[in-house]
Amino acid sequence: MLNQTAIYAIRAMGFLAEQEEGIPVLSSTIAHEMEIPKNFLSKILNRLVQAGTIRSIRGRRGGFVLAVAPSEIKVRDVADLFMKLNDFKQCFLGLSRCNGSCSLHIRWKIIVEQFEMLLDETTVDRVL
Amino acid sequence: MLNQTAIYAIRAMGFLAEQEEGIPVLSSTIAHEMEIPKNFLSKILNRLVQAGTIRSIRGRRGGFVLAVAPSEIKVRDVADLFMKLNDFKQCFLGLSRCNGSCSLHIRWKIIVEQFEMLLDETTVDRVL
DNA sequence: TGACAACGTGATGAAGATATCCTAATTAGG
DNA sequence: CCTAATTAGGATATCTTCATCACGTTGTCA
Repeated sequence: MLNQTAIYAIRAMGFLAEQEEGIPVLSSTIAHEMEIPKNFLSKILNRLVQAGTIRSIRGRRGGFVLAVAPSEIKVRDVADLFMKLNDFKQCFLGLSRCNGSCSLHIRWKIIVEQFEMLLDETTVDRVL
Repeated sequence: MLNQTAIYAIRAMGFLAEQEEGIPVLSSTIAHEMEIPKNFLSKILNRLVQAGTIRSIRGRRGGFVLAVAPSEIKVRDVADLFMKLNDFKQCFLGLSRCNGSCSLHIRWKIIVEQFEMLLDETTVDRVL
């Protein structure tokens, strides 16, 4: 459903949300605690920095901290950086001809809506 | 959610379910009508033959026919041949430590259950 | 019986997602 | 000012999924 990269990102954000506010967390710590390949996590954190979701402190004693209160960061916002969630909204069978009339469509739509609600209503202080 | 191969397979089964019973349908016809790459479909149909879901008739005048009544074939049975649906049942975040206690878990589980019901309750005569 | 229409199948390729490696750039602290 | 700790980022490798190609096999029908 979510791709591996988005899952890693959400795990990392969940971990940061648990830490004492304002104290930089090492990427290696996040990697170890959240079971994420170290170097790969580095790229993910980078992306989150670009997006303004977290801040990085470079050099010795550096690390990462949240840029906003964790209760303000939706899981969806994080996931959106790493995948195209909108693809789920299409016809279940991906048929171009389907105008919403294929019988799987309605039930599928409801499920997708619930999934989107889950992503929208959950903030990163509530994921672990 | 479903991978492309499973989607193609379900489309193909849906098409076969619509055809007059007992008359072989060309793979090229299925490919054209259901927007599936011709050669790739060939592998998919093969797999369905192996699984006993459809029968193939070789040689001139050949093609494919359902091996069972379409109302007996669940979408899930088809999908199962091409992907591991069970993976969805795991923790939303894929954490090995998660024993079902992470807060996303409960809501996620409900969504997965609805999805599985959709797959279990829909037969291939009802997909298009 | 031979040509042609079909399915069967292994080899190969392309693309994206995931993961690793290595070196730079930065900064705290001795 | 030097060194160690740390993030930044390009290059590359690996894996999986999706797709194509080429050729083999089978069976019908003229």
